[in-house]
Amino acid sequence: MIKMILENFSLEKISLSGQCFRFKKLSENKYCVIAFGEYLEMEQYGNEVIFHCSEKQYHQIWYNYFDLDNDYSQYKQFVPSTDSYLTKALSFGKGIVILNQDVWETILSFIISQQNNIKRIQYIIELLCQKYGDKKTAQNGTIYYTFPTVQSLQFVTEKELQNCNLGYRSKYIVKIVNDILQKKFDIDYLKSCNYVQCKIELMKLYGVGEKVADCVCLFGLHHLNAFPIDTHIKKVLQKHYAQGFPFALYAGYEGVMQQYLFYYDLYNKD
DNA sequence: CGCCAGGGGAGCT
DNA sequence: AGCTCCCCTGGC
Repeated sequence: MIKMILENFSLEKISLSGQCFRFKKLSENKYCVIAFGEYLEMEQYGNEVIFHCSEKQYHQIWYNYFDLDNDYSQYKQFVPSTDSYLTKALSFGKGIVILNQDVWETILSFIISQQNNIKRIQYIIELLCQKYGDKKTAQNGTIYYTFPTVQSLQFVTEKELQNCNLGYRSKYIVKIVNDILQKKFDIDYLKSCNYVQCKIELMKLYGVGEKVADCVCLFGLHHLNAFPIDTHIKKVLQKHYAQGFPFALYAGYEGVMQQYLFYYDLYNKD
């Protein structure tokens, strides 16, 4: 068990931010996530965060996963006080970080996300994990299923995937799995590319357009300059930035701003 | 019951 | 660049 004092960190907001679909709230102050084959439970009381894992695993996986090396207070320094919308969004979403997720998991997850809502995405991914992932038992006895590997999906058919309520996205998944197995697409190469190259490569995948490619760049490859534009962000940009969003002010971390704008649009009641 | 939107993208024109 | 359709579930 690891106890940390963390500023600018909120498990509650991260669990709601929609960047990871296997990050859930268990009860008041308690959360869990399944990533990189491991199950982690966490608690948060104010700035005190408890990770229920060994020190070794914390340093091997979770420290990087939660981007704890990165000080998120730096991102508000160039927001002009005249931009009241972004100022409010940053304050409202204080504690959100950009997770370092597995690339393959983000590709598959955001293919599923298209024309879908977060609750249903979570449900579909859970079905996929139960059918094609590995069944494991955590230290505390919790049974969980790991995210399916490319290998574990190599013989899957469109029809089978329909049973996971994937609809028209089934054909995308079958094709992408085959392209990766036949080495027409190389995830390791992707990891060596810069943001622009990454996006171009990802968009070669059947079913991956600009938005999904940007989500994979941001959440799976930690290119913080990727700025995914979905229906929410499009609406925000039209309504609050009719003269154009000042991307240049936030060069290198546009995607961080995107997450706060997205979260604010999704959950603020004003 | 019908209608429509939910973190889009392919395949047409 | 703009259209239509894709599958499915929940909310109104």
